[in-house]
Amino acid sequence: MATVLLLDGSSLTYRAFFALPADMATASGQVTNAVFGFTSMLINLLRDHQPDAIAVAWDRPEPTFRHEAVPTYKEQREEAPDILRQQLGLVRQVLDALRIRQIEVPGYEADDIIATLATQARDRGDTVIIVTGDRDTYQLVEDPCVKVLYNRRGVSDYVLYDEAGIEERTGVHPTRYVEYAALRGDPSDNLPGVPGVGEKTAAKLINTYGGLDGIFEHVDEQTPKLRENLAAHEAQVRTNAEVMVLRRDLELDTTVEDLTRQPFDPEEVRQVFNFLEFRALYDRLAEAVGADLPAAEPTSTLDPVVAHEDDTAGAVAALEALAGDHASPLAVAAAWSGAPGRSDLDGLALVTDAAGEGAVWIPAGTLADERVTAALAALVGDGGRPVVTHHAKALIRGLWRLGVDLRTLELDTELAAYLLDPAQPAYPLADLLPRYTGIDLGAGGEAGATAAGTLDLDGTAADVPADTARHALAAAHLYAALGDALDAQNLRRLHDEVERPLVRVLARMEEVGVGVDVEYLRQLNAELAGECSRLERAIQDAAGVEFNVNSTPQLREVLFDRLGLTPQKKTKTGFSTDHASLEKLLGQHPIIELLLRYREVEKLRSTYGEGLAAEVGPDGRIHATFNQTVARTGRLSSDAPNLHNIPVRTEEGRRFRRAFVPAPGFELLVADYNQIELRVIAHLAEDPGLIAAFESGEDIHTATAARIFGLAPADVRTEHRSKAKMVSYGLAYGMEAYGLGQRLGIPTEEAAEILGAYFEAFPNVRAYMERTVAEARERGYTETLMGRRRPIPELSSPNYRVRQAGERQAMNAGIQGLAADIFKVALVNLDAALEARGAESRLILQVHDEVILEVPPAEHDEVAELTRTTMATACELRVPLVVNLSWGASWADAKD
DNA sequence: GTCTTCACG
DNA sequence: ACGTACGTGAAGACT
Repeated sequence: MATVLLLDGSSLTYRAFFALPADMATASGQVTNAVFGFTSMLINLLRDHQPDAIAVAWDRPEPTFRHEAVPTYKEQREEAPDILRQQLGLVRQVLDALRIRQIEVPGYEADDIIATLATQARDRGDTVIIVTGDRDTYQLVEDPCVKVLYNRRGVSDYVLYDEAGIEERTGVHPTRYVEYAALRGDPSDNLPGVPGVGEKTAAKLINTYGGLDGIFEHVDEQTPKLRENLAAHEAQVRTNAEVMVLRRDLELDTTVEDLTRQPFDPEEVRQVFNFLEFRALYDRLAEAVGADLPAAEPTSTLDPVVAHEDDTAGAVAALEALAGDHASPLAVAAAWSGAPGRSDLDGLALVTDAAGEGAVWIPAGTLADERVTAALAALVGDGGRPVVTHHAKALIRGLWRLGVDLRTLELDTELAAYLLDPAQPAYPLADLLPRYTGIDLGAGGEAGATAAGTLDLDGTAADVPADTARHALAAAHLYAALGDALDAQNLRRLHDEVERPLVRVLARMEEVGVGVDVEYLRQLNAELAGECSRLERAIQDAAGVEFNVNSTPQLREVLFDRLGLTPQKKTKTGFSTDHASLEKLLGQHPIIELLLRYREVEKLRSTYGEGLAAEVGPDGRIHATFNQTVARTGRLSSDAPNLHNIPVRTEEGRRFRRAFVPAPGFELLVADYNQIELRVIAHLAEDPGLIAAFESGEDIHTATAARIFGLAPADVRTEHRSKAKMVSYGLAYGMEAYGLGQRLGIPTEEAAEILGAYFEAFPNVRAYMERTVAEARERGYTETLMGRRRPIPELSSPNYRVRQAGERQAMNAGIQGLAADIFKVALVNLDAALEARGAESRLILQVHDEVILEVPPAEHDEVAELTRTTMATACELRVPLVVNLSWGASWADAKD
């Protein structure tokens, strides 16, 4: 007696897709959540049931005989999302590789195929297990031969039904299931049942009267309401019953005999699983089928043979040998004495190509020799060998310190990985290498984790030369794979023309740093510290208890328990004490005013006073890091310290900008884009009203307010303008009426009216937002004008809230992303223009849409003009890009 | 390491 | 009925 497994491929793949996050993807960007889920289910089935025969049945896209009988059949059903459909071919590949028969018949559903095969198998006396997420097959259950393994949800929540099981679940015997379902109706097939008849009533009626005929013969015995409903819907129910019966007599060119499991080609299976990056599944498959499968991947790890060049002559000879014509770029990795890019090099590893046997290691001591740096400069300076490296910005800075200017960067593996998938929290080589090449990095952690020569107290000191060489070799291996992936996703231009040249620009800004008036910062700090402690005492007096004012839990207790104030809103862990909540309590207790003031001053003191002072280097300047691979929209970020959030909105906070000063003999030039995100919206949406407003050159918020409120621009009052401004800003974030109302302090209804008026005045903006979300949902990612991608798996989440958040991200990504792209182009072009003129002026800071330069007086006019023109022409939009310039002796007093 | 709060575009 | 504006980084408290 054979065990036959019959799977409904369509329904199981559908379940798998919605059960797993759609951010699961291969290195080349192919989403695999549905294939993964289905394959995982399949392996579990093979393991748990060890079937003798197995088949997978598929629905067909064209209409079936059921559509002919009932024109509205399945009419409401949404089409499968694109990112699911893209995966069906991969599921088929998996099944083909495993030699599992797949059957589909035009005009019929997977269930009909299953019914036909199950009936044949039953007649042979086989044991049939039907695996599906579709309840229609309940009618096929028959002791002792046919059971249904029903997938309730997800990939592992199954229940196995025999006749008793079906009766327990539905209340009726499988032979009566169709009539029961016909009464109850099936919303997912768009087959309405009898109103007021749910599962319980349907089962009761069936069991009392033995079936539909009996029920309709005895409608008189029902309550008036039910009687009326039954009578009115008899035709519908009869049709339902007809349509719901599964066809057991399809003419298939496959018989049960043909479903007997066949041996598969292990190498083919390995290749398919390897392509899909299903390493763990592959191991589980091997276990489930008890077969000796070939190793999942070449188990190779990188193990370079390292030549230590500790003397000048050897190092120079080695570097000269690396120069010249080679098919592949030179791979370079650095070891650091401290933070990469911010400290000195401990040594360099160089590998000529991925196949190369040898790696060259040159320690810091040898690198210090002029003859060595000269050889290095010849190797990677202008006209030198193309270089592939990971995190080039740090390497560039390290080499500058040796007097070597790396001019031949070909590919930055970190940057490439970021462009391919900007959602990763980080891009360590140890992750990228197996992901994109299937090779393991091998022993050792990050190069330079332990400085060479450090005492090895706990026996874990890394072999720095070997680890660094491993990293160089990893970059060499990744070069081709990442390059192919960039090409496949049209990201090559973005990498080559924007991101790669930007690396040097950012490296220069980090290296130059920004001047700080340390004495001024110290005074400011002392003043703030004094006010903080005065306020702290006053708050404790007002509370009547000593507590840590910085502790949210303690403050909660004081405000809401001890003082009995009314909580305004909740956070995950308790009542909120944030600014908005405290503000609502103003006037109820004197402590509130003190707290608001304390928070303000304490923030300035700790984050900016203490924080900035701690980052001033020995040269009296701050050298922040500008991260190019962090923000998911394509923006830059800044840390250690973050120079993107220096206070500006209050006069008091703005005082910190006084501390940022030019080098002696220079002035600061601040250039920022006027309304770049709104201009980007106008361009992308092609909204005539918004474009006209920008072309007119008048104040955009006034112009917008005039159109929203139907006023002449001269009649626009401050309130109108600020409301219009808030709408415009909120727009780029997908804000709704509720949020607008909150921020404007007006009722949601009034906010909804304003929002409605906005979209009426600028109808293309709404259309753009809707188009953007729809496109992102189709493709699974958004794309900016310059091709920058951002996957948004949230868009196919079953959770409404998550999905909505995804929609807002999708709306914002194209806008913030394009603004970021434009800004990056401007930075690259501006830096190049300054260099081309041999200007002394230099970029020192950037803040999303603002760039700050140090300019010697002699270059004042020239650089102002150059900056304005370069920024304004970074990208041609349907609206002009307007640049504001201002000058000053500090960041604070840069004014026109 | 997570949570809350708050600074910026 | 539910939640409600995108993207960052830092400090401080608490687990």
